[in-house]
Amino acid sequence: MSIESVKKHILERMAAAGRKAFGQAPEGLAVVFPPDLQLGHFAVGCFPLAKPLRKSPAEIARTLAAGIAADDVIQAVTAAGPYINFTVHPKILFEDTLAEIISAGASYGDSRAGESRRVMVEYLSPNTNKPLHLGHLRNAALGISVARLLAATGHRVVKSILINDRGVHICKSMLAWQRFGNGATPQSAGMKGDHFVGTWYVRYAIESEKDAALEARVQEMLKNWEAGDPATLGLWKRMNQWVYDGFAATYRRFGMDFDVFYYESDTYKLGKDVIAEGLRKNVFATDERGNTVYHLPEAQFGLEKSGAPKKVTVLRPDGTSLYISQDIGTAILKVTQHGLDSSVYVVGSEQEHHFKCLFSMLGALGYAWAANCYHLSYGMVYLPEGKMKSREGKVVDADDLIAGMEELAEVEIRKRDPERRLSEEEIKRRAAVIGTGAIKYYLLRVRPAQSINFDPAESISFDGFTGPYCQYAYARIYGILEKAGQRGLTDADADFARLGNLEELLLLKLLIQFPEEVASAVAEYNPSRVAAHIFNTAKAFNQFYNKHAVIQAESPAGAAARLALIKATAAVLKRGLGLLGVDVLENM
RNA sequence: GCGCCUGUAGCUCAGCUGGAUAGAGCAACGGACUUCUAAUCCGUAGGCCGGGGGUUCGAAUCCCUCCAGGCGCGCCA
Repeated sequence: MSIESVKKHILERMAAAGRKAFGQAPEGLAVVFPPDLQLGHFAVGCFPLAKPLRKSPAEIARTLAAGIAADDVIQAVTAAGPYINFTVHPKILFEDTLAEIISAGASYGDSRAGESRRVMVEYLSPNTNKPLHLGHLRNAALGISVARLLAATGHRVVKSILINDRGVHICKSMLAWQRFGNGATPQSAGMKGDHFVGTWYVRYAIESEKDAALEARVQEMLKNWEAGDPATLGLWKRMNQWVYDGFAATYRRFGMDFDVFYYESDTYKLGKDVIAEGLRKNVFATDERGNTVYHLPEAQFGLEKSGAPKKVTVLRPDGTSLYISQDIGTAILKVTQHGLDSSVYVVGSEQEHHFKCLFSMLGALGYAWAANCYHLSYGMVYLPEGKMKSREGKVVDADDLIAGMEELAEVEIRKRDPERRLSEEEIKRRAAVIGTGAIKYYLLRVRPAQSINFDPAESISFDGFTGPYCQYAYARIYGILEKAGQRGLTDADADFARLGNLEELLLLKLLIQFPEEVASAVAEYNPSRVAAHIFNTAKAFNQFYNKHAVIQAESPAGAAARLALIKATAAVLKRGLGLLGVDVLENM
């Protein structure tokens, strides 16, 4: 019997009791889990009946509870204040639910809620003048997870990246390399390409302090680039390729992947046609200074102090474009190229206003899909000393952080392998799964809107509310299943009537709730829902593990039932972590 | 000045579409490995849920207001 059927059965019995006691069937009741499973397996609050029956919820609960007798589903009924608590026969509770989870396996919790709608998730948007930093990793972790969550709920997902590969900041590293590089390459310097280029960006900052004339040289270089000067373009391509080679390694290491790469050098001229058309249709206007502007609707944006509408410039008087003009063009390009129903932009909260303006304009231009666009805004990552802003020089380098975490994981792995049975390759593989998993989990366990105070000591911990903790629970289950297999034990012939202790009930409850949490996470674009739920599930398993034997259960039929329970738990842990972009290990 | 976000245990955070005694992790202290991996578990201690009003049978949750911090507010990205 499925949980839904059990709930339905409870409501039917409530209805029957209500008709008998009050002459009417109760309406609007919901079956929920009690806060403490010792109270019962399911509960119904009688609040909605108080008004129509003009009695207190507690009195109604007492009357109804007295009118419901035990049957082959319900074992016991008790009134507790305004609630009626139901205890259900364990066999009914566990049997079909565990069978369903085990048979669904990797797809448990999935749904078709997205109705195959096509959605693009854009994330990362790096600059090609320096390596990725911790802030990018938060962005990536969110993008990876949200893409997976959307796919799991029946959306067709296209992952994209917008690379800021042009502009003055790019020219700065180019100029510094040209002047001071003496033909050095990442190979000759023995550096990853993005780090190598980053050193020249830093070098520019140092040199320009001493020589104010460099600024003019950079502007000149930018002009040459825009004019298509072959030498400048050659240098630009060469240095960007170094960066891309470096980025590719980081993408791979962190599990980022993209179906579509957009380059600002391709997209920065987009939008002008649409803006011109919008001007004809009076979506845009020309202001007194010659700017093409968009008047922000008062209803959403309010007015200036003067009472004039707020506005945003979409084109300069000389016709050159701005960030938002390109974004208009790129948004439309995305939709036309990929037949999108919606777009998700994973971008920091400092750009909230920008995206509100962008979506408003797209709507005003007549694109119905604008209403489905979503800015997945996330808070800053702060360092103990201050903000994660590369301009201020204080950053945590992404590659360094990943390497550091993997090294720590490696130390722990070696500690657990005193007899040196593991190959170096296997140690590295495990270290990578644990290290990157720890980072992703650390970045995803809080709500996107919440800023993160990056505490180096806490972030490297593998204890408590962490990825490795969850991975460890999975590995433990795998160990038991493996040993059970060796002894010829399976979850067949399970007697589910033997389950039902508090630890087993809590575990089952969490397994049942997993699909709801996935649905909430998608609805809120909030992977932390899944992170928290998976942690709770791992913890519930560890509590169960410490108190009850599986293979050495009281009876073979009981062992089989517990095997089914932990098998289902493993499926949920793996799926949940997978939705966070975190892999699992069979052995840790 | 205006808008958005944040304020919950010593620290970091859940809970925010209103419901049973406000939860977790870390840190502190005390325990548990001859038995499926101790990267684990158990226990103790720790809260005017920023302040004040209001709505409600019921508020950390909704409304108003004040305080504190962050981000942003056309011709940067």
